Amino acid sequence: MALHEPLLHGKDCGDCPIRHRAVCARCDTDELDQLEKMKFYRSFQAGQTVVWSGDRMDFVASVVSGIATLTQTMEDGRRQMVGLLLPSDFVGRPGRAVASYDVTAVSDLVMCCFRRKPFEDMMLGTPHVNQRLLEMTLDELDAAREWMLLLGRKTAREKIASLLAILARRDVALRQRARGGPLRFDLPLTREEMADYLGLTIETVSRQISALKRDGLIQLEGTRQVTVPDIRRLLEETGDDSDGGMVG
Amino acid sequence: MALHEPLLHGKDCGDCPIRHRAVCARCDTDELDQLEKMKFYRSFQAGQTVVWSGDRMDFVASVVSGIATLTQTMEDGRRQMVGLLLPSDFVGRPGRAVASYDVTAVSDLVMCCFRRKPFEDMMLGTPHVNQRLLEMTLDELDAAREWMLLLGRKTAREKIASLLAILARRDVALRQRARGGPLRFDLPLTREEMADYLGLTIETVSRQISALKRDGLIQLEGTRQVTVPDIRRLLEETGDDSDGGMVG
DNA sequence: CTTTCGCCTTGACGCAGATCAAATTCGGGA
DNA sequence: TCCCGAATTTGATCTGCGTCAAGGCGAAAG
Repeated sequence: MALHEPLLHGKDCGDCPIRHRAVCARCDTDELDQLEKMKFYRSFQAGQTVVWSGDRMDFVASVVSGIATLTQTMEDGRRQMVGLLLPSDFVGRPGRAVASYDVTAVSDLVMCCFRRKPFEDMMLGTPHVNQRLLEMTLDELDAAREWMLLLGRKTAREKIASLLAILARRDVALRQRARGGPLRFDLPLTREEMADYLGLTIETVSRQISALKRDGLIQLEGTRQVTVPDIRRLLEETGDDSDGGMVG
Repeated sequence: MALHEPLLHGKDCGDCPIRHRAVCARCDTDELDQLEKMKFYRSFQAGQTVVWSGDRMDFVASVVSGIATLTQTMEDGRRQMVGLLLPSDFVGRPGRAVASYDVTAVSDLVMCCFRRKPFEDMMLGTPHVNQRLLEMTLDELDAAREWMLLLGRKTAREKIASLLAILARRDVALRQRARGGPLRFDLPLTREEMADYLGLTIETVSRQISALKRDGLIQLEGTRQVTVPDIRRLLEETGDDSDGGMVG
């Protein structure tokens, strides 16, 4: 019921989930009904491919739960992740019938899909969906550019620290946990996926994680659960100058 | 007069330059007059900085002529180019008052600027400007992702070949030259700028260009003018599987 | 309990590209 | 024309990360 919320609401409207639509000025019942009619859900298991690059793709979608990745692959198998899709992220491109990237479910995944053609038709008449989409795309572009700096100029250690910081930040946002104390979260990605994200090999990822552990910047329980005793010290390793909103 | 054309017209409308607006269904005289009122031109010399990251930026703009770059810089001076702005490209982000990147003129540059606030106000009422902007942003996002693959997974030689291919493609488009024959164009970037684009050092850029020359894939007159005797052979060095529309 | 199969870690070694250090060339002004 | 500073090339060397090759560990199945 609340599942196209991320698409319909911008930052201004964050406190108005769709179930309160009767009281939200930006929620037009007509549009919601239209969206309601053209939407359908699809579920995927961890590891499953949603679409292959080059496949026909007749829908656009919003991630409801779980994590997916966008990756590009070269002929010889070299792979680069170019997008990490978290709940509320948008997938697909209005006006394009063919997927440009492989979309893969990293965890169990639910997506809320809208048939592309009717969605595009509706967009013509509903400027604020359009506007919201522009806003989201600009955010993605900023993220992509941050990522380019990471890929082009950061060391392996900085790359790992940056990724951990991103995942930690996501976890903080998710749980709305108090800032400042030690931070514990699960890595949603395998070492290989981290390597594809960072433009490294599995071995280098593993070695750098071990190094951060050795240096006391993180602790590991098993292979996935990370504890960050002092987020500031980790952030110092990222090479970024800001704290990325982690320290308040 | 024809200078906000790239902003107002999508691909569908390519054959309708603004000077024919009387006959173009998508050209609304009202909007054009509005844009006309809020626009102004700014010129920059090669090397001049347009805005620094973090500066207040009260306009959005469209590149009229010349080339500009978007770059990010780390505290210790490492730099990564994250955008290459060619004529018709859009600069600035509606809804954001502060620049996220350094914008620098690489050649002499003319930009057509629109004051941000009135531009945003107008966007609310003119969905097709909004839509065009979304389209352009999605194209930029695709380009950024292509670039991420280059930065994360390509070798130095592949990076150089890819950049030359991009510049060659641009030149072909610019002059609408016949495909197939030898190709000659000027590098708009210094070796340092190429290095910042590719995530390499100046020395590696220079060495790889020398290697391509030695292997007969390119010829150089002076340091800037490149001749590509056979574009196919160059494209084979990029690591990409498609010909990128260069060979017809 | 043991086996098996992914996933992860660790070690040894090699190499692509970075770094440091000179030349050399180019382009613009006197 | 020559001169000068900046851009580029080239060489020598170094090093961070990739590659190759064993193991280790933990979860699920037998």
